[in-house]
Amino acid sequence: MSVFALIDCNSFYVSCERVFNPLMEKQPVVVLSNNDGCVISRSDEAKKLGIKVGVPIFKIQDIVEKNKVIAFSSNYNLYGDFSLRVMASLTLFCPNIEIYSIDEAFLDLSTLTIADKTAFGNLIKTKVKQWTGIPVSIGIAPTKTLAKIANHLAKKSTKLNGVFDLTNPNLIDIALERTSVYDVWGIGRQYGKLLSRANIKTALDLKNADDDWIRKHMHVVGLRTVFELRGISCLSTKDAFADKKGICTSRSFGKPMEKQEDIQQAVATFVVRCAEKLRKQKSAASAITVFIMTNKFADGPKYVNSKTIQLPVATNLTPELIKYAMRNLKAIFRKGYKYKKAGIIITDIISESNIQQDFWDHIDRDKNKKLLKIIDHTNKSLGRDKIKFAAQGYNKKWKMRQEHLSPNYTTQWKDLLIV
DNA sequence: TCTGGGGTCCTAGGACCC
DNA sequence: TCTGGGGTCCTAGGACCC
Repeated sequence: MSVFALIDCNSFYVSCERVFNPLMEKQPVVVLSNNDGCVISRSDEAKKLGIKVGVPIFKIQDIVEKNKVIAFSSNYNLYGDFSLRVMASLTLFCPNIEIYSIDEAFLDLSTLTIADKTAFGNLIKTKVKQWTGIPVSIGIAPTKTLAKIANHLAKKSTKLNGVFDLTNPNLIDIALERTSVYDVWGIGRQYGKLLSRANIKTALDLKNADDDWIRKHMHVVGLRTVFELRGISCLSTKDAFADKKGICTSRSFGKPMEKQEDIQQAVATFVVRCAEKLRKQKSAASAITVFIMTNKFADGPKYVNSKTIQLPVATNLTPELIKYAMRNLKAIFRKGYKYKKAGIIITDIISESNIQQDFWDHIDRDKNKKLLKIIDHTNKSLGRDKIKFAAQGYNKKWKMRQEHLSPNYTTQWKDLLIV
């Protein structure tokens, strides 16, 4: 029988911020999205105040002030580094690991002999906290979907103390009955509504649902979820380092931008980021999309547009990609709008070693490749954008609002904590 | 004043082939 | 009543995840 453990960090971003600020342990803390827009991570104290995930911070200003809620800007350098530490710790307990997201990982325990799974979970929990400072919750079950539910219950229950072993078949139906169908992994808003209308309200109802009905309305993906609830494992462990099939870099601007020149600089910077990611996984792309949009919430004229171009030769060379992106931007840019967001999407990704040459290609790709290798290396050791492309400009007018940014305690010498 | 930024997988349907 | 029967490839759109 298969056995999976899902390890999920509790309020991950908030927990990262708290590691170096232990005085905040009992205080309500939230972390904001890019541009200090929405709440994306909350401490238990903040959850108790009724602060919902996704709510724009300016809409809850009174709650924040009245309860002295501490807010942080997103610091992905910090969270990324803590994530690496947590995942490295988990690998010591089970090498068969799937890193599912920045704060979650599945361990495939099927081949391990573990007498007491709850004790094993508690050991992991204690050691990860001791080594990294991050609190985690653990759910153990025969399938990934059940492990998710076990994890959810472990988080909610005070009795379980953060670890729940749901491999006992007698417990499964009881657990499913207490789980809303909306809380099942793979059931989002739309399917949740659909199932509710069909009087399928709990995870147990879903487990006992009619296969043909599920197949018809939710296709094979939905049926897989149902099978998983029945203890039949349909989702195997995936390779966490598989190459990405699409790469996107986009940002909202700190303030609305009107001039084409300013947006060009932002877009060029997004291309630089995309190309870096592309080269990192040793891939090349054959299509590039540029999109721009005005603020969808504000009054005033609105405009959204995008353009995709197919490249004659798949590439990961930044200068070439910038050239195509600028051409696309020029085609869709309209004067007289206040732009709020722009982005680059790179698709049709293939391996660098499989690039099909073009007989009439006039770019010296070897020379460019050598140059970019040096630039990547320099920027990696000296800091992002130490060497940058002229198209990126110098005065980052579009820069994000980040008014509550914490130091990079673990990745910058100058931010090292002094005790 | 202020509303995030990444991803994946699947299906239906159209265009085409013999 | 009957209208051939197999395929492939591509794209848009919809669902989901964190």
